Amino acid sequence: MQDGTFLSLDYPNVTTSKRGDVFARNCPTRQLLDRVGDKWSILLLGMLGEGEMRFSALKRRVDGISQKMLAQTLRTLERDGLITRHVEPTVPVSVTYAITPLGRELLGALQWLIDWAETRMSAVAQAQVAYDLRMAV
Amino acid sequence: MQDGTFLSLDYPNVTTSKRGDVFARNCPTRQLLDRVGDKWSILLLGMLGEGEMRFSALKRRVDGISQKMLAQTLRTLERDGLITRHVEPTVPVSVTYAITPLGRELLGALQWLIDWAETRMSAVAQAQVAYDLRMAV
DNA sequence: CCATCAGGTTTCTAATGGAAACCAAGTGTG
DNA sequence: CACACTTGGTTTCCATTAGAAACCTGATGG
Repeated sequence: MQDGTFLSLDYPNVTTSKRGDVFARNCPTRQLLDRVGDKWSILLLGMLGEGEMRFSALKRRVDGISQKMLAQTLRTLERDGLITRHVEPTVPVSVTYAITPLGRELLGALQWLIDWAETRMSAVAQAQVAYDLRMAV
Repeated sequence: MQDGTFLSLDYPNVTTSKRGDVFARNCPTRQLLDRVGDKWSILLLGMLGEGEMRFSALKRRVDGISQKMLAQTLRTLERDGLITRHVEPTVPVSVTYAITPLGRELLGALQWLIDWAETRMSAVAQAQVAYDLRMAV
């Protein structure tokens, strides 16, 4: 990875940018981060990776998510083609969400992140303690 | 990935949790997402992955970051042991940030995400257009 | 004596997130 | 008939956060 390939200074009014301009506003990675860079998107995608699930089940099982953020995030994920929404006209209506192949691809890429967290977050916690001690002097 | 291993309902007052409880508040992945789940952390880590860099250089090259968020995010990353901060007592003072081995590990895991974005964000964009057309009817 | 540099911090405002209330449609209950 | 209850949301309101811009520090050159 060299300087000129991974970076760019100004990158105005571009919707498709060449590989590697990760720090410019309109590069694919920035678009991804602006969209699913939040924890609820990632957690919901992970959840639906286990199998389709209804709104209320998602709400129960993704610890701490508000109904508003759940609805909002699901709609964004659906719009992005990462999940599908299926309405069954029962009474009361039941709505099922499922991951798409595209979503599953993304989840695959996220799995490395999850694995890293599982094994290395303890090191991060340690680093925090050390930092706080240094700064408390 | 099965139901009981990846999930958990309530997970109160736990700082170390067993592998896989990705949706509980105190699992490692949630901790990671709460911390470096924001785009600035990821972008700065990616930037410093290319080599050490000074505050002003980071500000110039990470498109759109404010000075406040830059300072704030760098301090969090330093506290987490993902980057280091070195002050050279020149005049004016020059401060250099560099990635740590731990940070580089995390960056490695993030690379899969970046790669996915580079190749598949166009599919996401397409899905958006299709969704907006469906909904406009 | 003032402007300039890097590397921040402070201040103020705009946008966002979360909690809780509300809603719609249909069904069961007294 | 009136009322409560279900799911899957939306709305409202308030607290937190992000961002823009001004300010600060300390030495140095004009």
